[in-house]
Amino acid sequence: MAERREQIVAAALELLEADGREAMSMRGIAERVGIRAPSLYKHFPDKAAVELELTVIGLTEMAEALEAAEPGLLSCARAHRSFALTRPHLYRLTTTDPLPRMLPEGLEARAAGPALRATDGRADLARALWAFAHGMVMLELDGRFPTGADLEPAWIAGCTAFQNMTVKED
Amino acid sequence: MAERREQIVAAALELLEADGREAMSMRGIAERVGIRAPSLYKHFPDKAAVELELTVIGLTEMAEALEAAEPGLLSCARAHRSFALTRPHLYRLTTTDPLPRMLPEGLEARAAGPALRATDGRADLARALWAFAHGMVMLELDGRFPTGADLEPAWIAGCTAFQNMTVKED
DNA sequence: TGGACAGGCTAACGGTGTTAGCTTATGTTT
DNA sequence: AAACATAAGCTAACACCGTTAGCCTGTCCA
Repeated sequence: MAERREQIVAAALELLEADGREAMSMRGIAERVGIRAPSLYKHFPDKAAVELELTVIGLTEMAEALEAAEPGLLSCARAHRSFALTRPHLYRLTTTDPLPRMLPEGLEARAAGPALRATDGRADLARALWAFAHGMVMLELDGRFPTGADLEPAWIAGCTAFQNMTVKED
Repeated sequence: MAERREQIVAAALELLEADGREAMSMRGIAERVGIRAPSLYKHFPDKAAVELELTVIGLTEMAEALEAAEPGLLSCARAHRSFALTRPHLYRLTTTDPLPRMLPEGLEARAAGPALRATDGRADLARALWAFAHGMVMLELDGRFPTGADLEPAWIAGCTAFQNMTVKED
């Protein structure tokens, strides 16, 4: 039972990462598992419940990636970007969803931890930094920057701006 | 002919703003115009073409909102947020799409103008600022901040950080 | 008078998430 | 051992989606 659930989540993740969110259909997931779509509902109440599992995975791995980064605001931002560009579909799903309030206890806090640390525990700065990184990544993923634009200066400018804040008002 | 096109776009916009993107179906648009869905294809090649018109509207009105803001980085950011919260579905569509490259000449540049002006013409800073504002707005729209959290300090912190950059390296 | 064409229509295709209802195997209880 | 409960599969179907094919009717121009 629990094993089937994991198979289903694994199949969904594969489809998501391979071909994006709209390729992740219930029928597609079922086929990959070797059953028919309606049988999925013996294990999950609906598709959103499957996606919630993916959100948990994405948030967890994102947190791990950020925690593995060297200390410092710029490294944290780079890790953020690197994760998002490496696994764009998972990042989008994780990040862009209505955010169901049924996440495992402390997961959100864990994912937010590195940003908080990078800003010396200042919550408002941490949120601003997170928003900056998230915005940069989303705009890049959505192709909103001029094609071929070098985004490195923008990342550095932003990180420097926030960095200055942490040393300034200490 | 052109009139019908405008009716269709108007109907699509109404549906979008009233009930969100998934409420904006071709059949729903058609019903609002008083015709059947297949007839829409006499005026637009596909749904994406209708959405492109909405993107143009959204981008234009966004630009107007930003241009109407008082000069200064914080005012610009506030105008950005205000627009997005007032018309969340339009903002999402405008902003989150693959961004077709068939926009009217100069529209993108116009929308980006205010941010550029607020950062004294520094492109990298303007992009970083834009990303910050966009990230803040998207996280808020997606309910990613703790419910009831006061976001004002985060906006001020971010804007101050970028503001400091413009006076510093002058 | 005829022809072109714009702009409506219905019917239909293949896709989506999902539900109802049936079957079958497993395992537990009497 | 017999009976029943449950888990977990199945097919058929529903209502929706974007979209296409093909038909019909009115208007306008040669």
